[in-house]
Amino acid sequence: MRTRKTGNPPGRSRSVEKHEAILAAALELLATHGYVRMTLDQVATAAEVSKSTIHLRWKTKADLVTAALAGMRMADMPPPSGDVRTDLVAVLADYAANFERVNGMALIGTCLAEEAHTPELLALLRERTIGPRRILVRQVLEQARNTGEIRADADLEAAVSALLGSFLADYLAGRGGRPEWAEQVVDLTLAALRAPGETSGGR
Amino acid sequence: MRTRKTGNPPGRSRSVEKHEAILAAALELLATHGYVRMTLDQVATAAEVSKSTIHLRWKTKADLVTAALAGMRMADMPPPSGDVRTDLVAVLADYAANFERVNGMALIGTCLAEEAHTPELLALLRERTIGPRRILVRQVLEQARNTGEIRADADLEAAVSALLGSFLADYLAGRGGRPEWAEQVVDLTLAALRAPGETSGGR
Amino acid sequence: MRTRKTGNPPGRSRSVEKHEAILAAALELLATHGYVRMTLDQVATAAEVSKSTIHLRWKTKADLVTAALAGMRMADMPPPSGDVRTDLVAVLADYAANFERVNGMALIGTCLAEEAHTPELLALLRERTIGPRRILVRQVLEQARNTGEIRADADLEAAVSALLGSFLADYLAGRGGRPEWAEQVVDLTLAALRAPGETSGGR
Amino acid sequence: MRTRKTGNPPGRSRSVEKHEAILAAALELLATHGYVRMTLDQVATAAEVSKSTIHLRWKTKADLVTAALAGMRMADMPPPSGDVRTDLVAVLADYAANFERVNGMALIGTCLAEEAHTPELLALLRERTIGPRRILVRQVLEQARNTGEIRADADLEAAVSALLGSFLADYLAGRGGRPEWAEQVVDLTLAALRAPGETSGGR
DNA sequence: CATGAATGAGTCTTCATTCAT
DNA sequence: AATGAATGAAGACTCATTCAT
Repeated sequence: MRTRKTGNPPGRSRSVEKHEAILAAALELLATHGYVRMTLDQVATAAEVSKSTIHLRWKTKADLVTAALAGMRMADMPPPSGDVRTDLVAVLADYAANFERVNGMALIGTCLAEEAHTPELLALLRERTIGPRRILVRQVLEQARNTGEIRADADLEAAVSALLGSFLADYLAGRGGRPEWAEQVVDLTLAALRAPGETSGGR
Repeated sequence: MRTRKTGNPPGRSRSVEKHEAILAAALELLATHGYVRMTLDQVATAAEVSKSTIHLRWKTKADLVTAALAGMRMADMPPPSGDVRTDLVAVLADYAANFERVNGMALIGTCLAEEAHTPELLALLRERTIGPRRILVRQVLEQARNTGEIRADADLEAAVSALLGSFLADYLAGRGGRPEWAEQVVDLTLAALRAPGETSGGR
Repeated sequence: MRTRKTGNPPGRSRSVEKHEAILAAALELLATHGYVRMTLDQVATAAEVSKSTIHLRWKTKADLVTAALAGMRMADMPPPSGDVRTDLVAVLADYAANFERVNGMALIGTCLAEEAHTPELLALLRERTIGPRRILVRQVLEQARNTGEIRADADLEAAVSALLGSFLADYLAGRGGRPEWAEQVVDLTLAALRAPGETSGGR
Repeated sequence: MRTRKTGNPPGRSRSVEKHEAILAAALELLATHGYVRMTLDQVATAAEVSKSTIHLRWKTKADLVTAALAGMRMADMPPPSGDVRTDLVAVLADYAANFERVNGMALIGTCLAEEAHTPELLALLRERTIGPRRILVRQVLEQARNTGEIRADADLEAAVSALLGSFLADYLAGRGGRPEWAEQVVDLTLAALRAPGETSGGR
């Protein structure tokens, strides 16, 4: 006879390991195969679980994928130094590294492709990965603005988009994976942000 | 024995309208549904053609989609003025407009998502739309460099990536569709390209 | 930690009835329609099962048919008497009866027709039905040879082929189904096997 | 201006070469692929003709195959000697050779498999190949009976079936292609036909 | 809770046949 | 007469989801 801590629900409780194994498998397969091509069978096999076990926790495939995306975190924060350039390069390098690790481009592709059909995916991706990353970059820029290193009236959001977008554009153009990339955009952007003010308008 | 003038080929000839209707339908459905979700049935229905007619011209679904992508052209060239800023903004605005017209983001998403499975898609997209567009932007920048409006040692490719990538980053961040966008990036980038030279390194 | 008696495997277990119904339906349809014409839809309907259930157990149509053929058995063994003639006639009559029961000629036809494309079929047919039947006939002959009823140097395999082949030739010639058939070949063959020895050569 | 022999129908007349090329291609493909697997496209390609040309002459696939089968002839007659054994062996050897040449076993298989669906095929095969071959064998036996070489009351049809069927049985058992085959059955059968009379009945 | 069986809807592809040139 | 285009009807196989144990 086993004692049971009071308050626990009766019956066997859902294994947390399985739960996480499923989510991890789903995320990985989502990135490598895309939403439609990823099958629940694959997830079940990869997570060493039966298909029914998946349905026990998430009603539909979309639910599962949503949960997997929601559980995603940008892994490691880069160490904050004090120098704008150094920090920006570090953040971007980490961004690129993270991207490769999770097959981010394919993940983004899937969420974009599914936007019309399952908009939650893109929304979640924004909330969990894209947004946080933008904030990180922005914080570095704000600090630099506070120290006066860059112009006070600089359009920080535009700068963030240029910095991060540059990565995307390079990938799409087939020139992704260049290690100099981070330094080059940072230098370009910083040059703009330090330049004497004519941000809007003036030719 | 009479020789015959090499006239019309024998038999009925393929309907050009159908051909184009199929490709158009495929492209549209590709953008709205993605590669895997797009079905030949849908294409056939949209093009008012039988499924077999499609298979008569393209052996497989991948072939059809490839052909549709290959036939795609960025529509209208923006009129070349002489002013860098004006021209850049025009090119970018046109870029954005084209993107919306063909649901470009979803198209890119599909091609990215399929990269592992059907790499031709992304390759074609690069060749037909992304590449040409980069060239267009680059040409404007080169001309400006020739007239001395921007620094001679400027990294033009990086600038192109920043300009075009900014659009992508904005879209991904959920801040796409802002009309001021083009002007803002152009100003940012030009500021950098005009700034006195310290392209690499130095704070 | 409790060990569990290795009892029933988890989950629902496969319905044996369905399994057998599918195989039976497949075999029947194979004989009546031939391999290519037989459709999984027909099998599913005849077995009162969904098509997917079939695919759950056999990966492909060829697998199913192979299994059906492999599961086939020549039904009833004729009771062994001691008299060669009686026994041979009995074996052959049973052979013919079995043939009719399972539509053997069509089955053989299908397997022959598919030989180039799916050689397993003919191989299985040989192993499961043709081979065993030959052995049966041969055993009767061997016993007769042991008792000296037929010549010691008789070519038993040739005799077997003559006996069984006669059935095939008759069928092909459109003279199948004659009840006297068995007795006639047996008499013919026995006459040869009893005749004084000039097996090979001599005019 | 070309003169035209009077009485010819106007317009281009159907090419006899094409007609025959089609039939030949159909027959060959029928033997190698079977009725259902043989496609009109294959026939058209093999005969270097368009599919429509085929339909111009034969309304349906079954019609074409029927015609092809009807046009089939057993090729070369073996030279008639006077000796029973020699002649029988010759006829059988030729039979086997012909069989191999036209892939006869597969052809028979196809016709058997299609019997329920297109009985004409088997009927034609009987009429054009099986029947004539039986007659050939029978004639040799009859002559031998006339010369008294074999018993007067011998059951010739049974003998024919044993002789020809033996080939089939061997093939089915996987022991086809043995060169000694013909001599062995002939000896076996002749032994029976020469044996003192107890053809029917008696143990 | 966990598993495996069972299923219905759907997808690409093939092919005999009919049309238009 | 001859050709190639166009088509409708099928068929094998896949997959998310629901059942039964």
